[in-house]
Amino acid sequence: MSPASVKKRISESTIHRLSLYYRTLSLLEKENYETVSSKELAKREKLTPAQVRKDLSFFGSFGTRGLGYNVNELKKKIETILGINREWRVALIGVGNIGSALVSYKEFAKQGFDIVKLFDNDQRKIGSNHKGIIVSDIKNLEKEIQEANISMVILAVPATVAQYIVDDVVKAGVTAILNFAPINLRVPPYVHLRNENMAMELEYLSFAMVNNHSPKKTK
Amino acid sequence: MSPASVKKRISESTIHRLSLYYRTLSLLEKENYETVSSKELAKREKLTPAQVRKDLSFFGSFGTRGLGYNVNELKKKIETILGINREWRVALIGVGNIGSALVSYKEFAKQGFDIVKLFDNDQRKIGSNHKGIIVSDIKNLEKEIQEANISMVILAVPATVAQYIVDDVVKAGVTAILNFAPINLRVPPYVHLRNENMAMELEYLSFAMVNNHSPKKTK
DNA sequence: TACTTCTTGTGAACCATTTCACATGGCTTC
DNA sequence: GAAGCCATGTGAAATGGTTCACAAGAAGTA
Repeated sequence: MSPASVKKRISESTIHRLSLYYRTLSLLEKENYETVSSKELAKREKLTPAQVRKDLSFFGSFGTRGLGYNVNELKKKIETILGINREWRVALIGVGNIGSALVSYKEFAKQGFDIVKLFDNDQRKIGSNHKGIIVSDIKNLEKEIQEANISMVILAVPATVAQYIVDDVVKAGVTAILNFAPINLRVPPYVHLRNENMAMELEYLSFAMVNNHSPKKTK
Repeated sequence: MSPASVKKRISESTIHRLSLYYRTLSLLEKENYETVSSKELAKREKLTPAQVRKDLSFFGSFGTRGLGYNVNELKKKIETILGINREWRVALIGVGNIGSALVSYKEFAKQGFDIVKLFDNDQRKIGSNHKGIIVSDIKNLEKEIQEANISMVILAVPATVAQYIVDDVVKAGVTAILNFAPINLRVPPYVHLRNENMAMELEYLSFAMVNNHSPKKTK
């Protein structure tokens, strides 16, 4: 009834929940479930069944009345919606603490995010090997990003240099950036920027404890 | 007009924005700003001035009409609201890729989150030193957490074992958990649980690119 | 085929959050 | 001390997101 072609503004929360559904569907698949109801899916995510159905309904009708959703089929649908049914060539910039942890982060690879390039400005790191990838000199950023056909960048550099690197990365034609530096970056309107701020969630916990905020959802 | 004592349900987004304001105020302080208006604050966070004022108004009136907010004073107010004006004794469980990156993550320490204990189950890691902290055997989890007076736990272990550890941690009396494992954990209702899912933001970027979703806010 | 059971898909109702708009009050200048 | 300016704090309006409730479709049973 509401085909994917119909442009409707989808909320950020809906997309985030699709990620959750995807993860749970992968699990259900491993547990050899054939089908799953919105009720069961909701239970696992601590959401309401109506929420699950509404989220999915923005993109089409994937279920069977009386039966539920076919696990494998729904998983594939969500992969398509999220755009993770393909390979994304990703460059990771900054091979420090966070950066080197991310190189080996399995969830990225599982979902089609292939880190194929590493960059740093530290001479001691340049040339070194992380999980089979040689760290490149950030001096060659623009050229190498274009040659390697990179479309996404993960930024794990100090806040002080993040903006300069973003400017270069944008010049190189990258249009999606995941930023781990605790700073507000400026990008042109056509570039997608997301910030990952790990302190934020600890701060939320702190607030919740101090205020006896009854925990409800976990994002 | 609306003192902090009045219990009102504060939205998750408001708390997250307070974190953003806090970070920006720290920066403004370094740049020697005396005062800041909601307009300026909003500009830096890509929000509206009304949003900033409304967020703050839930907790009191901290500004001066015609002038704006005193940077240092507002920063302190937010510290108090978020509960980061004190020290939190934190244990980090799982000294793998992510775990060891987090030990050195400066933002945590800056905001009063003191990682004072490390745990792992890997004999090769137990006894080793990370940033001055000796890794403990997870076998002694409950006892050591209580002795060290830990109130928060950061969980950076594989998904397969996360639930068992959470159960132990809860038994030890911990009531705040930040989970990096890609799994839905069960905790009693009085325990605060937050999940950090780094793949989620990449998935959002992927979705945005595939759907030409015009970027608006970055969380 | 008729009946029961189950669960989807979705307008409509409800609730939460954001934005608007303006009265209020502090500060500065004359 | 009056006037002008500026930016807060906040009800009210507008927007956006979630939940309700039910019609309708599929599968199984007799």
